[in-house]
Amino acid sequence: MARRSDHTREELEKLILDAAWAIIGTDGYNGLTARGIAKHIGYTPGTIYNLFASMDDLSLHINARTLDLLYDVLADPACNDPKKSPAQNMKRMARHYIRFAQEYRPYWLMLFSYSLPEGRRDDPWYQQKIDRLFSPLETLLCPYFSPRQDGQRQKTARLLWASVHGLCFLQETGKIALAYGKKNGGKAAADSMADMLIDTFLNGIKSR
Amino acid sequence: MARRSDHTREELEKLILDAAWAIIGTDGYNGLTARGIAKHIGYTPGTIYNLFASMDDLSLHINARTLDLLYDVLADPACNDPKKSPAQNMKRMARHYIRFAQEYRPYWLMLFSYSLPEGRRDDPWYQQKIDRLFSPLETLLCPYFSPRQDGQRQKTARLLWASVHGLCFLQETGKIALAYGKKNGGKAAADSMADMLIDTFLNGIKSR
DNA sequence: ATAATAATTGAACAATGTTCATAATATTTA
DNA sequence: TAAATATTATGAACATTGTTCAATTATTAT
Repeated sequence: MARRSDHTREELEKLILDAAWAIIGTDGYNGLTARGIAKHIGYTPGTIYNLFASMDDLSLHINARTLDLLYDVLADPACNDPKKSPAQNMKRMARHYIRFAQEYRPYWLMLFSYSLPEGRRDDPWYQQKIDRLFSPLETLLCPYFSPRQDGQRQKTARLLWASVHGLCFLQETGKIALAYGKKNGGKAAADSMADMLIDTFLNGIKSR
Repeated sequence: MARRSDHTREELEKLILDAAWAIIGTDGYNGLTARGIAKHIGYTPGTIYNLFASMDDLSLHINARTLDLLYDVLADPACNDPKKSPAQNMKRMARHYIRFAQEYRPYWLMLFSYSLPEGRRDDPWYQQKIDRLFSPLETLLCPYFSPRQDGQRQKTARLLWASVHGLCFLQETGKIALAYGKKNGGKAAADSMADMLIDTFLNGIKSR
């Protein structure tokens, strides 16, 4: 058959991405297959390749969705409350990140799993979604730097971001046990460590 | 055929792991296939399943090798030089870690890639290899904590470890650009950030 | 109506992990 | 030594995977 015009090209693209999103949520990103998506939306595998160059390309679009969601979480005004200290806001932001990784676990894992498209990853539209992830944290760091020290501030933001991500990653993948001793082996480990990191690090900045 | 007794069971096991190691070094861990290993050692795919329960099981043994190598790098006496300050030793240790991730990139990526055996990952012999990764850093932190604060010291070690790992991970996978602006986009970003992290963090501990 | 265009199909291909009856070789027993 | 037994390598088979593409069909333009 052909041109069933059940859906426009854009609708079909969204249909595919929605199906993929649902499958990942259920079966993890390893459970994502072209045939699975096709069956889910009542089409055949070949159709998917009409709209996406490859499964990797499709994965990139899924990751873009995840990045958008993550940005919304980090840019939440609750993490930039003028009535609270920068440290408090940063801690809240860190908790938001850690909670995001838990709630959207399969998507977050997919985002950071290797074996994804090396090629199109540096498309400007994708890279832009990544770069802006740091900006909420950069804003919170303003009180600690003069306007001349923009470079330092950006560097610090990326440093703190990567550190919290490292904590979160080790906890969430479970590849390396963050928890020490017997107790506190649960989800709280990364939260508590992020707090400690932020307090100590900001303390170190102030007394420089 | 059968029981060619060209090799003992142990020899064959080593033969397979060596071949797998070589293949990963060349083609990355996605290029690792049962048939590829078999061809490499002059056997057939079935043989591999005589010695390893699955490809995941085999991957776990590869990861164990990587963990051993990584431990040796972190436990290098050069990172515990009594003539140098703890900060200097820590910076060197961080650089060792970052350099390891670069030199042994495919193995290091494999170690932290998801989709690996969930089941056997918490075998004691494997978990032990992971736990000891922190001990060199714990040692370096001794001057900052009283013997009563062992828990705090361990927590701090894991925190710093995860942070450096986070820096390294983002740089090495390239998923999130650590480099800010145009220049310094190369390998030095993680090094420089690790230095800053260690200086600032230790500074924060001292003035607590 | 007829022709042109576009989209959907589904069969095909190569490659994957994994299983298992079969064949071939050691080892043990008689 | 000969036969019985235990072990192990084999390779064909199965179910999946991503991906391609000629054929088919529905829509649009003439």
